[in-house]
Amino acid sequence: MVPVMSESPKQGARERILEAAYDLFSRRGIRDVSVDEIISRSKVAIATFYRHFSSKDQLAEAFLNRREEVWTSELLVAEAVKRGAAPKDQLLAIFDIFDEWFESEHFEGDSFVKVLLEMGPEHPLGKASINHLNNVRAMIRDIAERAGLTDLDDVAHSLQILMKGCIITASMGDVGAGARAKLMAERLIAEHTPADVTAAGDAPTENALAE
Amino acid sequence: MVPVMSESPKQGARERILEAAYDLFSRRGIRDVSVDEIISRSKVAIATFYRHFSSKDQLAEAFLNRREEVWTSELLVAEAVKRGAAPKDQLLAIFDIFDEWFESEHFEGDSFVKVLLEMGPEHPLGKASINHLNNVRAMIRDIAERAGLTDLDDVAHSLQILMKGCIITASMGDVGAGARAKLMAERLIAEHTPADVTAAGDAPTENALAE
DNA sequence: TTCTCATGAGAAGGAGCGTTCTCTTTACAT
DNA sequence: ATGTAAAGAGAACGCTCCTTCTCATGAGAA
Repeated sequence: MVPVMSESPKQGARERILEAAYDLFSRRGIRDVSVDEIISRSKVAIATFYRHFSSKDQLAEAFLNRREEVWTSELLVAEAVKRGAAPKDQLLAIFDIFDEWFESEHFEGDSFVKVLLEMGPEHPLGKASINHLNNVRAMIRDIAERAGLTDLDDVAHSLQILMKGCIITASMGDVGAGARAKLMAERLIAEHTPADVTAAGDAPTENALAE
Repeated sequence: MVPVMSESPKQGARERILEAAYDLFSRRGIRDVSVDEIISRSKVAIATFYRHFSSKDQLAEAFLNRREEVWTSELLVAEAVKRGAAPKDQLLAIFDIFDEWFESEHFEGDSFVKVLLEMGPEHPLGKASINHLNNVRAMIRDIAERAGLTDLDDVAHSLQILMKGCIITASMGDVGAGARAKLMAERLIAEHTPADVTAAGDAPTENALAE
């Protein structure tokens, strides 16, 4: 029935649409991209488009979901975990990843923030964006918890201020935004590291059973 | 010739247009607001509109200029200077002002950031927004200079990260964003306060020649 | 009053957009 | 070969939007 389309050059229509939408939406937002542009990029007939997605907004919703999978989970969180040995280093690695992202050719800014500001917090897509942004913060909070920090909610919210702030200022041309935010993150983390009774160590009541 | 229209209930057409545009643009961005909506709000004929502004984009440009006058200069910087005795307190007062702004009924978010993300950095309005954002940072830098802080450019950029970051997260619903950013700003300022030879300093090998 | 100029009211042009519809073509399963 | 379901091509509808144009109204200056 359904043709096998792993990742061959000729993909299924739905996948081609989603890829084109990902490219265009992440760079330019939702409103600035027309359905015509998406179907011509994905080489799909207009009727085929509406057979797979009931509306442009629903495609935008699918885009936001994929954005969380691809960008938040794989490119950011998984990469940060891979780079840092200790959870604290993982949190700081986020800003290194940002720095490289800022300098790369396809720095498109924060899609969730862009869509939220574009559509407003009442629009379904704005609400969806807030949801995704909350998910990002939840993942950050998880790492902070593994790092043994105090006031987890506060730390997660504060780190998100630094993350969003440096993405915005990078969009305005601040090339040092990532490094600056990282410094502030280091101070934040130090401030929320519980005092250690034992000595020059860091974490309390060392977790003997690592991993 | 020109009728005297100070601030009476019946203002000139141009002023009425600008006021309506300020209200609508600052809350919803540029694209989401139609010319029809502006003229009906300002009770002006469509022909009158185009006699005063050659295009919607030019009105948007005038809006951004007014936004800097009214919001950045008067509501933010002047208010911060009024609240703080010492320049350092003035810098921190910014986040108190933000906090009250977040809770007020007309928290519309950062217009410059909104327009920048909406139009992109290549569009004239996006470029204008970046200009205004740079002006904001310049004003912050001035206060930091009067506070005698070190690394003025770095401090100004870092404070802007905190400002933009907490505005964004406040837009997503973080009610404590202002307080959190203020705490990080305090740490930042402390870190850039030149060591005082007279007292219990903290940093190592302090740069004696501050400023 | 008469002249002048800003404003008002509204129609219309011209373009773009999201969406629906009809008809044809392709490709695979039986 | 035949049947079936997906995909392609393209026209068209209805709507919104920015902008221009025409003509009437009103208030102040001479």
